Amino acid sequence: MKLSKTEEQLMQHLWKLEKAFMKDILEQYNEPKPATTTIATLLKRMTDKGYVSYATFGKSREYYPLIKKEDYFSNHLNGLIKNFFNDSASQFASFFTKETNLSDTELKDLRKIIDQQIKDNNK
Amino acid sequence: MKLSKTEEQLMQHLWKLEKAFMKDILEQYNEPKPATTTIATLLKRMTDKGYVSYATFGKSREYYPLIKKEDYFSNHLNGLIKNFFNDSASQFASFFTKETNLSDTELKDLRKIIDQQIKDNNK
DNA sequence: TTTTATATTCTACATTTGTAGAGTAATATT
DNA sequence: AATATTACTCTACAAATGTAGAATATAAAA
Repeated sequence: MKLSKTEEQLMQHLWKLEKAFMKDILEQYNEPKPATTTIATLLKRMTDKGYVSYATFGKSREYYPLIKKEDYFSNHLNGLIKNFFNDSASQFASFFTKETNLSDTELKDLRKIIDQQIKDNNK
Repeated sequence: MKLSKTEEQLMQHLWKLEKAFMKDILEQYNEPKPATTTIATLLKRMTDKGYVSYATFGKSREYYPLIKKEDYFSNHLNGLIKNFFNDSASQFASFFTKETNLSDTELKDLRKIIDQQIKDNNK
């Protein structure tokens, strides 16, 4: 099952912290911070969904993500690509470079990465 | 207000058809097709949200999207990038080229696009 | 014109999501 | 030890979402 928007946000914090107690998580939020119970509810739901686990330390818990950000994102992206670009990553790529205003440096960096990729592919 | 998942799917069909009557829309769905009323509900919600409009033709309506797929997608993508890559498109690009398995040809095409972009930027 | 297929509106309802209070247990502070 | 703080569970509830039946109007087919 997928994460909802707010759950995803919480995930971001967990990915950043790697592992965190309730108070660490709360710290990550900007004013107006959500109620502790709200976070607790989200954490429980995320645990149920299989995205989060925790280690019990005395009375409280240290939460940590069960999925790597990269993996989660990969799926996400694949869904997007499938939906919007007939499952064609290259079509997406082309759209992407046109629509996102990358600076010259960024574009050159990107080209470098691509060249590297081509090289790797042929190895 | 954003579109939900199913609404987004319906949008895809509208984008593809450009304009469509109820029956054209239903045709787009695979078995098991949703009930007509389900589509009707979605269309109404989407109309309320400002994504869809229609022309009345006698008894029924020809629906059409009010937003271009590209624009809608652009926002979408920007959200993603913001969330997952600290608002850095280039960071995203790099992730993208690494994670998506583009073929050699696709990569070369992409490089071509990038070169073109660089050229355009400096014009 | 009687029957049938279609489109639309209204109503409904279960599930998911966003948010948090009340209650309780454990821990830290005075 | 008495009190305040913190984390957690349970319960709740409004809004959004997914899905569709009932009723109605209308147009198409027989």
